Amino acid sequence: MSHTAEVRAPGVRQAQKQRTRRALLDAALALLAEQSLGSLGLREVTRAAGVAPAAFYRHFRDIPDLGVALVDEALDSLHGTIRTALAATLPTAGRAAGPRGGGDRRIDAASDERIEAAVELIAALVREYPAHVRFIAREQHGGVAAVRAAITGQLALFAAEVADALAAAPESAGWRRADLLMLAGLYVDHMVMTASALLAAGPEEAGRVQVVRVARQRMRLISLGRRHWLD
Amino acid sequence: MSHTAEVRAPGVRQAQKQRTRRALLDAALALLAEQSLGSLGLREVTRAAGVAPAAFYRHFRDIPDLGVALVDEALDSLHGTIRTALAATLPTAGRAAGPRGGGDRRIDAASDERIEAAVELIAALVREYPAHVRFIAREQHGGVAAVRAAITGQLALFAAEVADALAAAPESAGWRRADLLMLAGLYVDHMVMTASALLAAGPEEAGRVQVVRVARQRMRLISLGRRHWLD
DNA sequence: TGTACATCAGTGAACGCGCGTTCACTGATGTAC
DNA sequence: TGTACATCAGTGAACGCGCGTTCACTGATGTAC
Repeated sequence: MSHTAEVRAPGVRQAQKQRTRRALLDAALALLAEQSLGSLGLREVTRAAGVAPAAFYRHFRDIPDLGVALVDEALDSLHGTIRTALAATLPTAGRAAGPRGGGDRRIDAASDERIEAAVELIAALVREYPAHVRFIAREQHGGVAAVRAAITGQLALFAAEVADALAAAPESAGWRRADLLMLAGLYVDHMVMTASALLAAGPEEAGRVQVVRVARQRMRLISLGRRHWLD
Repeated sequence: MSHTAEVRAPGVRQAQKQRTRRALLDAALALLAEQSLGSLGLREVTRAAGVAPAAFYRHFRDIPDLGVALVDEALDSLHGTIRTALAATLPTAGRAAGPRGGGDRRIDAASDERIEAAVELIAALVREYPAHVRFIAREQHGGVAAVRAAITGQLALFAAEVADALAAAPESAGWRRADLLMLAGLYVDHMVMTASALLAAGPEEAGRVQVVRVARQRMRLISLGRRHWLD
Protein backbone atom coordinates (compact mmCIF):
# COMPACT_ATOMS: atom_id res chain seq x y z
CA MET A 1 0.00 0.00 0.00
CA SER A 2 1.61 3.20 -1.11
CA HIS A 3 -1.29 5.36 -0.04
CA THR A 4 0.03 6.10 3.46
CA ALA A 5 2.90 7.97 1.85
CA GLU A 6 0.45 9.81 -0.38
CA VAL A 7 -1.89 10.80 2.43
CA ARG A 8 0.52 12.77 4.61
CA ALA A 9 1.40 14.79 1.59
CA PRO A 10 4.41 17.07 1.84
CA GLY A 11 5.55 16.45 5.36
CA VAL A 12 6.76 12.91 5.93
CA ARG A 13 10.25 14.22 6.45
CA GLN A 14 9.02 17.09 8.64
CA ALA A 15 6.87 14.75 10.69
CA GLN A 16 9.79 12.42 11.36
CA LYS A 17 11.96 15.37 12.30
CA GLN A 18 9.35 16.55 14.77
CA ARG A 19 9.18 13.06 16.25
CA THR A 20 12.91 13.06 16.88
CA ARG A 21 12.68 16.53 18.38
CA ARG A 22 9.97 15.33 20.72
CA ALA A 23 12.05 12.32 21.68
CA LEU A 24 14.94 14.63 22.58
CA LEU A 25 12.74 16.97 24.63
CA ASP A 26 11.02 14.09 26.41
CA ALA A 27 14.29 12.34 27.15
CA ALA A 28 15.76 15.57 28.55
CA LEU A 29 12.71 16.24 30.69
CA ALA A 30 12.85 12.73 32.13
CA LEU A 31 16.56 13.02 32.91
CA LEU A 32 15.98 16.39 34.59
CA ALA A 33 13.96 14.73 37.32
CA GLU A 34 17.25 13.81 38.96
CA GLN A 35 19.61 16.60 37.97
CA SER A 36 19.74 20.18 36.77
CA LEU A 37 20.10 21.45 33.24
CA GLY A 38 23.68 22.56 33.80
CA SER A 39 24.85 19.01 34.41
CA LEU A 40 22.77 17.44 31.65
CA GLY A 41 24.94 15.93 28.91
CA LEU A 42 24.25 16.02 25.19
CA ARG A 43 25.23 12.37 24.76
CA GLU A 44 23.11 11.48 27.77
CA VAL A 45 20.07 13.00 26.07
CA THR A 46 20.65 11.43 22.64
CA ARG A 47 21.30 8.06 24.26
CA ALA A 48 17.99 8.23 26.13
CA ALA A 49 16.20 9.43 22.99
CA GLY A 50 17.66 6.62 20.89
CA VAL A 51 19.50 8.71 18.29
CA ALA A 52 23.13 9.36 17.43
CA PRO A 53 24.86 12.21 19.29
CA ALA A 54 25.36 14.22 16.12
CA ALA A 55 21.62 14.19 15.42
CA PHE A 56 21.22 16.59 18.33
CA TYR A 57 22.63 19.43 16.24
CA ARG A 58 19.83 19.14 13.68
CA HIS A 59 17.49 20.43 16.40
CA PHE A 60 19.37 22.49 18.98
CA ARG A 61 22.58 24.47 19.10
CA ASP A 62 23.45 23.17 22.56
CA ILE A 63 21.87 22.10 25.84
CA PRO A 64 20.89 25.60 27.02
CA ASP A 65 19.10 26.05 23.68
CA LEU A 66 17.12 22.88 24.34
CA GLY A 67 16.44 24.23 27.81
CA VAL A 68 14.84 27.38 26.44
CA ALA A 69 12.65 25.24 24.17
CA LEU A 70 11.57 23.28 27.24
CA VAL A 71 10.67 26.49 29.06
CA ASP A 72 8.45 27.63 26.21
CA GLU A 73 6.78 24.27 25.96
CA ALA A 74 6.30 23.82 29.71
CA LEU A 75 4.90 27.27 30.36
CA ASP A 76 2.71 27.20 27.26
CA SER A 77 0.97 24.05 28.42
CA LEU A 78 0.74 25.10 32.07
CA HIS A 79 -0.32 28.57 31.07
CA GLY A 80 -3.08 27.28 28.81
CA THR A 81 -4.49 24.96 31.42
CA ILE A 82 -4.40 27.64 34.07
CA ARG A 83 -5.98 30.26 31.85
CA THR A 84 -8.88 27.96 31.05
CA ALA A 85 -9.45 27.09 34.69
CA LEU A 86 -9.04 30.69 35.76
CA ALA A 87 -11.63 31.90 33.27
CA ALA A 88 -14.07 29.30 34.57
CA THR A 89 -13.46 30.25 38.18
CA LEU A 90 -13.08 34.01 38.38
CA PRO A 91 -16.09 35.90 37.01
CA THR A 92 -13.78 37.97 34.83
CA ALA A 93 -16.41 40.41 33.54
CA GLY A 94 -18.06 41.35 36.82
CA ARG A 95 -20.04 44.52 37.38
CA ALA A 96 -17.58 47.24 38.36
CA ALA A 97 -18.11 48.45 41.91
CA GLY A 98 -18.39 52.11 42.90
CA PRO A 99 -15.46 54.46 42.28
CA ARG A 100 -13.59 54.15 45.60
CA GLY A 101 -15.68 51.74 47.61
CA GLY A 102 -13.86 48.89 49.36
CA GLY A 103 -14.69 45.25 48.63
CA ASP A 104 -17.92 43.68 49.81
CA ARG A 105 -18.02 41.91 53.17
CA ARG A 106 -19.34 38.42 53.71
CA ILE A 107 -18.14 37.01 50.44
CA ASP A 108 -16.20 34.44 52.44
CA ALA A 109 -18.05 31.46 51.06
CA ALA A 110 -17.39 32.42 47.45
CA SER A 111 -13.83 33.37 48.34
CA ASP A 112 -13.18 30.03 50.02
CA GLU A 113 -14.54 28.27 46.97
CA ARG A 114 -12.16 30.15 44.72
CA ILE A 115 -9.23 29.38 46.99
CA GLU A 116 -10.20 25.73 47.01
CA ALA A 117 -10.40 25.73 43.23
CA ALA A 118 -7.04 27.44 42.84
CA VAL A 119 -5.25 25.04 45.17
CA GLU A 120 -6.92 22.06 43.51
CA LEU A 121 -5.79 23.41 40.14
CA ILE A 122 -2.19 23.52 41.31
CA ALA A 123 -2.44 19.98 42.63
CA ALA A 124 -3.91 18.85 39.31
CA LEU A 125 -1.10 20.50 37.35
CA VAL A 126 1.48 18.73 39.49
CA ARG A 127 -0.32 15.43 38.96
CA GLU A 128 -0.64 15.99 35.20
CA TYR A 129 2.72 17.57 34.34
CA PRO A 130 5.10 16.74 37.17
CA ALA A 131 8.20 16.89 34.98
CA HIS A 132 7.37 20.29 33.51
CA VAL A 133 6.55 21.72 36.92
CA ARG A 134 9.74 20.39 38.46
CA PHE A 135 11.79 21.75 35.60
CA ILE A 136 10.34 25.25 35.96
CA ALA A 137 10.75 25.31 39.74
CA ARG A 138 14.31 23.99 39.52
CA GLU A 139 15.60 26.19 36.74
CA GLN A 140 13.84 29.37 37.82
CA HIS A 141 16.89 30.11 39.97
CA GLY A 142 19.18 27.61 38.23
CA GLY A 143 22.66 27.95 36.85
CA VAL A 144 21.88 28.52 33.16
CA ALA A 145 21.35 32.23 32.53
CA ALA A 146 19.40 31.94 29.27
CA VAL A 147 16.92 29.51 30.79
CA ARG A 148 16.54 31.58 33.94
CA ALA A 149 15.77 34.63 31.84
CA ALA A 150 13.23 32.72 29.74
CA ILE A 151 11.39 31.50 32.83
CA THR A 152 11.41 34.91 34.50
CA GLY A 153 10.01 36.47 31.33
CA GLN A 154 7.25 33.91 30.94
CA LEU A 155 6.24 34.15 34.59
CA ALA A 156 6.11 37.94 34.30
CA LEU A 157 3.80 37.63 31.29
CA PHE A 158 1.68 35.23 33.26
CA ALA A 159 1.56 37.56 36.27
CA ALA A 160 0.48 40.43 34.01
CA GLU A 161 -2.35 38.27 32.75
CA VAL A 162 -3.41 37.39 36.28
CA ALA A 163 -3.33 41.09 37.11
CA ASP A 164 -5.68 41.73 34.18
CA ALA A 165 -8.06 39.08 35.47
CA LEU A 166 -7.90 40.57 38.96
CA ALA A 167 -8.52 44.06 37.58
CA ALA A 168 -11.80 42.90 36.08
CA ALA A 169 -13.13 41.71 39.45
CA PRO A 170 -15.32 44.09 41.46
CA GLU A 171 -13.13 43.69 44.56
CA SER A 172 -10.34 45.41 42.67
CA ALA A 173 -12.10 48.74 42.29
CA GLY A 174 -9.79 51.52 43.43
CA TRP A 175 -6.62 49.42 43.15
CA ARG A 176 -3.55 50.86 41.48
CA ARG A 177 -2.20 48.81 38.59
CA ALA A 178 1.16 48.43 40.36
CA ASP A 179 -0.55 46.94 43.41
CA LEU A 180 -2.55 44.53 41.26
CA LEU A 181 0.72 43.40 39.68
CA MET A 182 2.24 43.00 43.13
CA LEU A 183 -0.68 40.80 44.18
CA ALA A 184 -0.58 38.82 40.93
CA GLY A 185 3.14 38.22 41.39
CA LEU A 186 2.52 37.01 44.92
CA TYR A 187 -0.08 34.56 43.62
CA VAL A 188 2.24 33.29 40.88
CA ASP A 189 5.18 32.88 43.22
CA HIS A 190 2.95 31.15 45.73
CA MET A 191 1.74 28.83 42.98
CA VAL A 192 5.27 27.82 42.01
CA MET A 193 6.25 27.30 45.64
CA THR A 194 3.24 25.16 46.36
CA ALA A 195 3.82 23.09 43.25
CA SER A 196 7.45 22.57 44.21
CA ALA A 197 6.48 21.65 47.77
CA LEU A 198 4.01 19.09 46.41
CA LEU A 199 6.76 17.50 44.32
CA ALA A 200 9.10 17.49 47.29
CA ALA A 201 6.42 15.82 49.43
CA GLY A 202 6.67 12.73 47.27
CA PRO A 203 3.83 10.44 46.26
CA GLU A 204 2.48 9.70 49.75
CA GLU A 205 -0.98 11.09 50.32
CA ALA A 206 -0.32 12.29 53.88
CA GLY A 207 2.47 14.68 52.97
CA ARG A 208 0.58 16.11 50.03
CA VAL A 209 -2.52 16.75 52.09
CA GLN A 210 -0.43 18.67 54.59
CA VAL A 211 1.15 20.80 51.83
CA VAL A 212 -2.28 21.53 50.36
CA ARG A 213 -3.63 22.51 53.76
CA VAL A 214 -0.83 25.03 54.36
CA ALA A 215 -1.16 26.39 50.82
CA ARG A 216 -4.85 26.98 51.41
CA GLN A 217 -4.21 28.83 54.66
CA ARG A 218 -1.60 30.99 52.98
CA MET A 219 -4.06 31.88 50.26
CA ARG A 220 -6.68 32.71 52.88
CA LEU A 221 -4.28 35.05 54.60
CA ILE A 222 -3.39 36.73 51.33
CA SER A 223 -7.09 37.05 50.48
CA LEU A 224 -7.70 38.75 53.82
CA GLY A 225 -4.91 41.18 53.10
CA ARG A 226 -6.39 41.83 49.69
CA ARG A 227 -9.82 42.52 51.13
CA HIS A 228 -8.46 45.11 53.56
CA TRP A 229 -5.91 46.66 51.24
CA LEU A 230 -7.89 49.86 50.77
CA ASP A 231 -9.15 50.19 54.36
CA MET B 1 62.23 34.25 64.61
CA SER B 2 60.95 30.88 65.70
CA HIS B 3 58.43 32.30 68.16
CA THR B 4 55.53 32.35 65.67
CA ALA B 5 55.65 28.57 65.58
CA GLU B 6 55.76 28.44 69.37
CA VAL B 7 52.79 30.77 69.86
CA ARG B 8 50.10 28.79 67.99
CA ALA B 9 50.82 25.85 70.17
CA PRO B 10 49.38 22.44 69.23
CA GLY B 11 47.47 23.25 66.11
CA VAL B 12 49.76 24.43 63.33
CA ARG B 13 48.80 21.42 61.28
CA GLN B 14 45.11 21.81 62.15
CA ALA B 15 45.18 25.50 61.33
CA GLN B 16 46.73 24.87 57.93
CA LYS B 17 44.14 22.18 57.24
CA GLN B 18 41.35 24.59 58.10
CA ARG B 19 42.88 27.17 55.79
CA THR B 20 42.83 24.72 52.90
CA ARG B 21 39.26 23.78 53.71
CA ARG B 22 38.28 27.44 53.66
CA ALA B 23 40.03 27.89 50.32
CA LEU B 24 38.02 24.99 48.89
CA LEU B 25 34.71 26.30 50.23
CA ASP B 26 35.43 29.86 49.07
CA ALA B 27 36.52 28.69 45.64
CA ALA B 28 33.39 26.59 45.28
CA LEU B 29 31.13 29.43 46.39
CA ALA B 30 32.73 31.78 43.88
CA LEU B 31 32.36 29.27 41.05
CA LEU B 32 28.72 28.71 41.99
CA ALA B 33 27.88 32.28 41.01
CA GLU B 34 27.78 31.08 37.41
CA GLN B 35 26.64 27.47 37.64
CA SER B 36 24.85 25.00 39.86
CA LEU B 37 26.33 22.49 42.25
CA GLY B 38 25.52 19.55 39.98
CA SER B 39 27.81 20.81 37.26
CA LEU B 40 30.62 21.88 39.58
CA GLY B 41 33.79 19.87 39.03
CA LEU B 42 36.17 18.64 41.71
CA ARG B 43 39.22 19.62 39.66
CA GLU B 44 37.63 22.97 38.94
CA VAL B 45 37.36 23.65 42.67
CA THR B 46 40.87 22.49 43.57
CA ARG B 47 42.33 24.48 40.67
CA ALA B 48 40.60 27.65 41.89
CA ALA B 49 41.66 26.93 45.47
CA GLY B 50 45.27 26.37 44.46
CA VAL B 51 45.70 22.80 45.67
CA ALA B 52 46.18 19.42 43.98
CA PRO B 53 43.00 17.52 43.03
CA ALA B 54 43.74 14.69 45.43
CA ALA B 55 43.87 17.12 48.36
CA PHE B 56 40.10 17.48 48.02
CA TYR B 57 39.59 14.05 49.55
CA ARG B 58 41.28 15.09 52.80
CA HIS B 59 38.24 17.36 53.39
CA PHE B 60 35.18 16.08 51.54
CA ARG B 61 33.97 12.77 50.19
CA ASP B 62 32.65 14.37 46.99
CA ILE B 63 31.06 17.54 45.67
CA PRO B 64 27.61 16.98 47.22
CA ASP B 65 29.36 16.56 50.58
CA LEU B 66 31.04 19.94 50.11
CA GLY B 67 27.63 21.30 49.15
CA VAL B 68 26.10 20.23 52.44
CA ALA B 69 28.98 21.90 54.30
CA LEU B 70 28.23 25.08 52.35
CA VAL B 71 24.57 24.90 53.35
CA ASP B 72 25.44 24.66 57.02
CA GLU B 73 27.89 27.51 56.79
CA ALA B 74 25.63 29.76 54.72
CA LEU B 75 22.53 29.29 56.84
CA ASP B 76 24.47 29.55 60.08
CA SER B 77 25.81 32.96 59.16
CA LEU B 78 22.54 34.23 57.66
CA HIS B 79 20.58 32.75 60.52
CA GLY B 80 22.78 34.41 63.13
CA THR B 81 22.55 37.81 61.49
CA ILE B 82 18.82 37.55 61.10
CA ARG B 83 18.23 36.36 64.63
CA THR B 84 20.17 39.30 66.01
CA ALA B 85 18.28 41.80 63.89
CA LEU B 86 14.98 40.12 64.61
CA ALA B 87 15.51 40.27 68.34
CA ALA B 88 16.27 43.99 68.08
CA THR B 89 13.20 44.67 65.93
CA LEU B 90 10.37 42.55 67.25
CA PRO B 91 9.61 43.17 70.91
CA THR B 92 9.81 39.45 71.58
CA ALA B 93 8.64 39.56 75.19
CA GLY B 94 5.57 41.74 74.76
CA ARG B 95 2.71 41.81 77.19
CA ALA B 96 0.31 39.04 76.19
CA ALA B 97 -3.05 40.39 75.03
CA GLY B 98 -6.41 39.08 76.22
CA PRO B 99 -7.35 35.45 75.58
CA ARG B 100 -9.23 35.80 72.28
CA GLY B 101 -9.04 39.48 71.44
CA GLY B 102 -7.98 40.46 67.91
CA GLY B 103 -4.88 42.61 67.30
CA ASP B 104 -4.89 46.30 68.08
CA ARG B 105 -5.89 48.79 65.40
CA ARG B 106 -3.81 51.80 64.41
CA ILE B 107 -0.49 50.16 64.95
CA ASP B 108 0.23 50.92 61.33
CA ALA B 109 3.16 53.19 62.02
CA ALA B 110 4.94 50.62 64.16
CA SER B 111 4.02 47.93 61.68
CA ASP B 112 5.42 49.91 58.75
CA GLU B 113 8.62 50.46 60.65
CA ARG B 114 9.00 46.72 61.23
CA ILE B 115 8.32 46.01 57.58
CA GLU B 116 10.88 48.60 56.58
CA ALA B 117 13.42 47.06 58.94
CA ALA B 118 12.77 43.54 57.66
CA VAL B 119 13.14 44.52 54.01
CA GLU B 120 16.26 46.53 54.77
CA LEU B 121 17.66 43.50 56.59
CA ILE B 122 17.16 41.34 53.53
CA ALA B 123 18.83 43.94 51.33
CA ALA B 124 21.74 44.11 53.76
CA LEU B 125 22.14 40.33 53.75
CA VAL B 126 22.26 40.32 49.97
CA ARG B 127 24.85 43.09 50.01
CA GLU B 128 26.93 41.35 52.67
CA TYR B 129 26.71 37.69 51.63
CA PRO B 130 25.63 37.62 47.96
CA ALA B 131 27.31 34.31 47.23
CA HIS B 132 25.74 32.51 50.18
CA VAL B 133 22.31 33.90 49.38
CA ARG B 134 22.56 32.96 45.73
CA PHE B 135 23.72 29.47 46.64
CA ILE B 136 20.76 28.89 48.97
CA ALA B 137 18.21 30.25 46.50
CA ARG B 138 19.68 28.23 43.65
CA GLU B 139 20.09 24.90 45.39
CA GLN B 140 16.85 25.05 47.37
CA HIS B 141 15.16 23.40 44.38
CA GLY B 142 18.39 22.24 42.73
CA GLY B 143 19.41 18.90 41.33
CA VAL B 144 21.43 17.53 44.28
CA ALA B 145 19.09 15.72 46.66
CA ALA B 146 21.32 15.81 49.76
CA VAL B 147 21.80 19.56 49.47
CA ARG B 148 18.13 20.20 48.80
CA ALA B 149 17.24 18.23 51.93
CA ALA B 150 19.81 20.13 54.01
CA ILE B 151 18.43 23.50 52.90
CA THR B 152 14.82 22.47 53.44
CA GLY B 153 15.67 21.26 56.93
CA GLN B 154 17.54 24.43 57.89
CA LEU B 155 14.78 26.68 56.53
CA ALA B 156 12.20 24.68 58.49
CA LEU B 157 14.23 25.19 61.67
CA PHE B 158 14.43 28.85 60.89
CA ALA B 159 10.68 29.09 60.24
CA ALA B 160 10.00 27.39 63.58
CA GLU B 161 12.14 30.00 65.27
CA VAL B 162 10.30 32.81 63.52
CA ALA B 163 7.03 31.21 64.63
CA ASP B 164 8.30 31.29 68.22
CA ALA B 165 9.13 34.97 67.88
CA LEU B 166 5.70 35.65 66.40
CA ALA B 167 4.02 33.69 69.20
CA ALA B 168 5.54 36.02 71.76
CA ALA B 169 4.01 39.10 70.15
CA PRO B 170 0.68 40.37 71.52
CA GLU B 171 -0.91 40.38 68.05
CA SER B 172 -0.61 36.60 68.03
CA ALA B 173 -2.96 36.00 70.92
CA GLY B 174 -5.52 33.39 69.93
CA TRP B 175 -3.46 32.04 67.02
CA ARG B 176 -3.07 28.32 66.58
CA ARG B 177 0.51 27.07 66.45
CA ALA B 178 -0.08 25.62 62.97
CA ASP B 179 -1.20 28.99 61.68
CA LEU B 180 1.80 30.74 63.21
CA LEU B 181 4.01 28.23 61.41
CA MET B 182 2.13 28.89 58.20
CA LEU B 183 2.74 32.62 58.56
CA ALA B 184 6.38 32.11 59.51
CA GLY B 185 6.90 29.90 56.47
CA LEU B 186 5.33 32.56 54.29
CA TYR B 187 7.74 35.14 55.72
CA VAL B 188 10.74 32.88 55.19
CA ASP B 189 9.77 31.99 51.62
CA HIS B 190 9.11 35.64 50.89
CA MET B 191 12.53 36.47 52.27
CA VAL B 192 14.28 33.99 50.01
CA MET B 193 12.30 35.15 46.99
CA THR B 194 13.08 38.80 47.65
CA ALA B 195 16.76 38.05 48.14
CA SER B 196 16.84 36.08 44.91
CA ALA B 197 15.03 38.86 43.06
CA LEU B 198 17.55 41.37 44.36
CA LEU B 199 20.41 39.26 43.03
CA ALA B 200 18.64 38.89 39.69
CA ALA B 201 18.13 42.64 39.50
CA GLY B 202 21.88 43.08 39.21
CA PRO B 203 23.94 45.89 40.69
CA GLU B 204 21.99 48.85 39.23
CA GLU B 205 20.23 50.91 41.86
CA ALA B 206 17.01 51.38 39.85
CA GLY B 207 16.16 47.69 39.59
CA ARG B 208 16.92 47.03 43.24
CA VAL B 209 14.76 49.89 44.40
CA GLN B 210 11.86 48.48 42.39
CA VAL B 211 12.34 45.02 43.89
CA VAL B 212 12.47 46.49 47.40
CA ARG B 213 9.31 48.49 46.75
CA VAL B 214 7.37 45.42 45.65
CA ALA B 215 8.73 43.37 48.55
CA ARG B 216 7.53 46.04 50.95
CA GLN B 217 4.04 46.05 49.47
CA ARG B 218 3.85 42.29 49.66
CA MET B 219 4.80 42.41 53.31
CA ARG B 220 2.15 45.07 53.91
CA LEU B 221 -0.47 42.88 52.34
CA ILE B 222 0.61 39.90 54.39
CA SER B 223 0.56 42.04 57.53
CA LEU B 224 -3.00 43.11 56.74
CA GLY B 225 -4.01 39.50 56.37
CA ARG B 226 -2.33 38.72 59.65
CA ARG B 227 -4.16 41.52 61.44
CA HIS B 228 -7.55 40.27 60.25
CA TRP B 229 -6.84 36.56 60.58
CA LEU B 230 -9.06 36.14 63.63
CA ASP B 231 -11.87 38.48 62.52
C1' DT C 1 66.75 20.52 75.50
C1' DG C 2 67.62 16.90 72.08
C1' DT C 3 66.69 12.77 69.47
C1' DA C 4 64.07 9.15 67.15
C1' DC C 5 59.85 7.79 65.42
C1' DA C 6 54.79 8.46 64.02
C1' DT C 7 51.32 11.04 61.83
C1' DC C 8 49.07 12.87 58.02
C1' DA C 9 47.90 17.12 54.76
C1' DG C 10 49.15 17.84 50.45
C1' DT C 11 51.73 16.23 45.94
C1' DG C 12 52.28 14.68 41.24
C1' DA C 13 51.89 11.12 38.06
C1' DA C 14 49.03 7.81 36.10
C1' DC C 15 44.65 5.40 34.67
C1' DG C 16 40.61 4.58 32.02
C1' DC C 17 36.47 6.90 30.57
C1' DG C 18 32.86 9.64 28.64
C1' DC C 19 32.44 14.07 26.95
C1' DG C 20 31.25 17.68 22.92
C1' DT C 21 32.18 18.43 18.30
C1' DT C 22 33.60 17.48 13.26
C1' DC C 23 33.08 15.10 9.16
C1' DA C 24 32.11 12.50 5.07
C1' DC C 25 28.45 9.38 4.36
C1' DT C 26 23.73 7.25 3.20
C1' DG C 27 19.34 6.74 1.90
C1' DA C 28 14.58 8.20 2.24
C1' DT C 29 11.87 12.18 0.93
C1' DG C 30 10.90 16.05 -2.05
C1' DT C 31 10.92 18.48 -6.65
C1' DA C 32 11.24 19.45 -11.67
C1' DC C 33 10.24 18.06 -16.00
C1' DT D 1 3.17 8.12 -14.49
C1' DG D 2 8.21 7.82 -14.67
C1' DT D 3 12.87 9.51 -14.33
C1' DA D 4 16.80 12.22 -12.84
C1' DC D 5 18.52 15.20 -9.54
C1' DA D 6 18.47 17.89 -4.99
C1' DT D 7 17.69 18.07 -0.19
C1' DC D 8 18.68 16.98 4.35
C1' DA D 9 17.70 14.16 8.93
C1' DG D 10 20.21 10.94 10.91
C1' DT D 11 24.70 7.86 11.06
C1' DG D 12 29.05 6.14 12.75
C1' DA D 13 33.77 6.83 13.30
C1' DA D 14 37.24 9.75 14.90
C1' DC D 15 39.50 13.55 17.57
C1' DG D 16 41.50 15.72 21.51
C1' DC D 17 40.38 16.88 26.21
C1' DG D 18 39.34 17.21 31.00
C1' DC D 19 37.21 14.48 34.26
C1' DG D 20 37.20 11.66 39.03
C1' DT D 21 39.87 8.54 41.44
C1' DT D 22 44.13 5.72 42.98
C1' DC D 23 48.60 5.49 44.62
C1' DA D 24 53.16 5.72 46.50
C1' DC D 25 55.54 9.69 48.01
C1' DT D 26 57.46 13.71 50.92
C1' DG D 27 58.27 16.62 54.36
C1' DA D 28 56.52 19.50 58.03
C1' DT D 29 54.23 18.86 62.42
C1' DG D 30 53.38 16.23 66.57
C1' DT D 31 54.74 12.94 70.35
C1' DA D 32 57.49 9.95 73.51
C1' DC D 33 61.35 9.51 76.07
